[in-house]
Amino acid sequence: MEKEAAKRRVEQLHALINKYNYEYHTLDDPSVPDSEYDKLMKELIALEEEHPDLKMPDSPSQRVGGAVLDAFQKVLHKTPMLSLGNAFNEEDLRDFDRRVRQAVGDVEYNVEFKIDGLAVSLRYENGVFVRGATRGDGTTGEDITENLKTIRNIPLRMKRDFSIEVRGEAFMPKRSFELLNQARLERDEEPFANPRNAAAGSLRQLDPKIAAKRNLDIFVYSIAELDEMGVETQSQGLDFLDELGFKTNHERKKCSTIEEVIEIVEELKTKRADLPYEIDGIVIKVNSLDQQEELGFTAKSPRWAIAYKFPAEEVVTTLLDIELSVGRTGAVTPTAILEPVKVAGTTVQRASLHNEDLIKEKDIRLLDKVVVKKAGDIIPEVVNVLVEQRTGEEKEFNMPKECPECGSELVRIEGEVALRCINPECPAQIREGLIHFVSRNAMNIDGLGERVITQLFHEDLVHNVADLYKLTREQLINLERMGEKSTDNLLKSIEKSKENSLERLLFGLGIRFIGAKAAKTLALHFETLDKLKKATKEELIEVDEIGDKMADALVTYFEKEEILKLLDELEELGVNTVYKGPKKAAAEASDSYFAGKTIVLTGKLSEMSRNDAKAEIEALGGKITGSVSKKTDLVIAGEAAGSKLAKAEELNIEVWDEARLISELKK
DNA sequence: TTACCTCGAGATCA
DNA sequence: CTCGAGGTAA
Repeated sequence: MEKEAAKRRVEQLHALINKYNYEYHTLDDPSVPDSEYDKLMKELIALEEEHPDLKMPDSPSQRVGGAVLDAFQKVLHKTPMLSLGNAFNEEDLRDFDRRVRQAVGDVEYNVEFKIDGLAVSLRYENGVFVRGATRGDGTTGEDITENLKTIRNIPLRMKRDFSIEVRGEAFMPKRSFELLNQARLERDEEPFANPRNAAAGSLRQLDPKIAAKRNLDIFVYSIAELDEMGVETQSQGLDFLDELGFKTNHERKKCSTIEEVIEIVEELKTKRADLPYEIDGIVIKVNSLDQQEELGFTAKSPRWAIAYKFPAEEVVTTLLDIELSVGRTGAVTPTAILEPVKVAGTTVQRASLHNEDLIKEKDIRLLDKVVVKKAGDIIPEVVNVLVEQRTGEEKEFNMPKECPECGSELVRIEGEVALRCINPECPAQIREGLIHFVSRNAMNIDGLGERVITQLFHEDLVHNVADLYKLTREQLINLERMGEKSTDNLLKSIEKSKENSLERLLFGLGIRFIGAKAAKTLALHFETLDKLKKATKEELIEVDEIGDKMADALVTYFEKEEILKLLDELEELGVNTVYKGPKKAAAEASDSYFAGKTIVLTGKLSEMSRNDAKAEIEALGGKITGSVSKKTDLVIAGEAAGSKLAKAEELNIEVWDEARLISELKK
């Protein structure tokens, strides 16, 4: 076909296919038979093959699955993808309502289904879908764009040319799940355990053609930058998403009191079994975006929303045994070994019993019939014992007096529930310590998992973390299941870990009370391991967020002769001991007006987005916090600022409008 | 805690 | 081809 004609036809095909697709999948109201759709799609693919330059990034042909990837890339979320707080009963809902009303006064709620799938974010640039990602740890997820493109309800081009990030829940409808498993059984393949796992598995395929065949679906529920879209409430936001061509869930209701919310929750609950997709709860959101903003966030979730979780399924099984394991800190933890049983879509055979007290309190005995559920639908838990079903065969369980790994006496430190092995030479502790050292948030040494560490330890090749850096190619290649490739990869990642910034090393050392967060704080403050080693308790306590306990633990740790020797050894082996992250640097030293000040943003900004304002102020050394207190130095009030402005006036805190902020930022 | 995908190792067969 | 480790998700 001649070029110009081909181009026109391709454009026409885009429009037609997109229209039919939208009608079929999003509106559920097709105007042409499937065969027509298939015919057009075939024609489009053929044309694109003939004229590759006509293949647009938003071409509907991508629905059938693009190129095979060799790995998923990391994606940084523009705004973090947080999880929601949970409510398990009416009481929790009323508490939530009380907290909300205390902070912002009268509210309206929007009640929505909580779809049981995987959270994804979808990035659009100038109206075109450019990147889709999993939630990951909330900050960084995986790029699954190609797989998401195969979901027909995700518009490849929105109806308006915005650049936005929307959030939604990808899932597999119950019907698709059943058909898929039926087909798998016929092909003698293992069926998937439940629709959620099937959906997650499909989206983690490197070949998008497989994902394309899985009939996934999505409900979209938010835009990260809603306030910049002229939308004022969550429910308007959902309508707006509909207008943009997304599929939202239409089972949603606005409520003005918590009693009404509870009523709606009860009503929605009854629909659960009849829905064509699985839900694991109901989400209640403060409807007004201004009020949402005012409520803000805790460290891990928004204060303006809560997820009502359905009561967890409970199942009876037999407790076969209690297994003991010794952790990195020497704590001995009992784990229940259960007769395998299906709970909430998966098979459960182990459940942590946490400590001796819990076993005593619930009077758990070996061979007891126990009730098991999955707390938060993930972690298995022994709820209680069916005492009335005892046969007399059951045996009481007593924690051992000696460490199951090294035989030394276990102690129970006052005020603690855990029994501890305090032998510093205990092999279990050393092994666990090594595993922790190489783990992802610590030194992040790829290819060095639990199994390899255990082998190295047993082969007497590694006794402490410094030994890891002395391993040779010959030693590694002779291990079980280690070939050329694995060995080279491992050596490379060990080498790479030498360059890690100080906080990773600090966290990896496993000093008591020093988690990832404290390690970062210390690294940032002291900058070198040397300075930290020499810090006195007083100096440590002075650091923000480092308290008495952490300071003591650090001092005790760095007093030990063998520890100092180990650290010197690491340094000699080439392990970096200085902080490499972004410096608080420029910020605090900056002579900007904002430097060192604690600032609160409230109300709607019109010229710049809240995120940009935050970033710019922080770059100049200001600290943005969520609520006004007497520690606040300055409040920036946009339009329609609410209680935070009132509070600022009450406390006599300086208040600026947006114009003043912008002029100061320009300096 | 379990399920799923991907990879490399090593066994087995050609 | 099967196994198991490692990573990720809820």
